[in-house]
Amino acid sequence: MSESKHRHAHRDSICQAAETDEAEALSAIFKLFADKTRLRILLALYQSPQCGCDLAKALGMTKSAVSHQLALLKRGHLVTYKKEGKHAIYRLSDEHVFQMIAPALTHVREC
Amino acid sequence: MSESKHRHAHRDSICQAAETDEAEALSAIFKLFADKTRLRILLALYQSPQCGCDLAKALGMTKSAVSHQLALLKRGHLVTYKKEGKHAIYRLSDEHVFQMIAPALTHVREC
DNA sequence: TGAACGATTGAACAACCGTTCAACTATTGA
DNA sequence: TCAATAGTTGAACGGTTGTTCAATCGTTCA
Repeated sequence: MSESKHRHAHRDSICQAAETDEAEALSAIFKLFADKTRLRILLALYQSPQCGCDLAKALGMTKSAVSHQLALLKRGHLVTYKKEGKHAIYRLSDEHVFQMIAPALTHVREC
Repeated sequence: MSESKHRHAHRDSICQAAETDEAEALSAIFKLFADKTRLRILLALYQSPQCGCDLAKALGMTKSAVSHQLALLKRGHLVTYKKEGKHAIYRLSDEHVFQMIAPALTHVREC
């Protein structure tokens, strides 16, 4: 109930987004989710904040590749990090990440 | 309240998605949203179902370019269509499209 | 029938993107 | 101090992708 009300409240807002500028900004966000590696990084950080080194091990990738992708995620404000000695501990920056992945997962599993 | 409960219920489900196969399928869905043109098509169809010809005019693109993108959206089960004479009327296939765009829009507007 | 229109398709091109590689900085601890 | 480890960066390579172009098919209506 409150879900459909919520959706209705956002309807005009979503329609406005069809205008070109906002569509560009929107697609930039989706691009960040549109890669297997970045998605696995986000999902790993969802389970627990961790350093780039552990991410690289967990995903079976080089530190360099992970670092490049983390830089993109940082720029898109999807992750934040703090330095702790040698390590840089990364974590998801907000709740939107879950809110975006959950419906996508539902869609995938229904197809 | 029920929102956070809902999210919690999906937590294990989301964590599972970190496994490589599902991450690939997930990223395939996000790729469909990760282009300005496709996003504008989806947003236009959200406002009202319409034929490829009208979409082309509304977006200032060739019929060919629109048709190529619609083919991708069809394959990803994001849109459906029915033939009506000369025209093919496209519409969004389900509610997930709104559910994916809304949180992305929130994120964009908060940055 | 034939012109006009909507739609689709495949090839080709340019632009974009993810990974690798090599070089580099910074911090730790022996 | 010096080796080892974590991390970043830029260039380069190869693969992917969005648009264009030309050709084609199907439907309408004059």
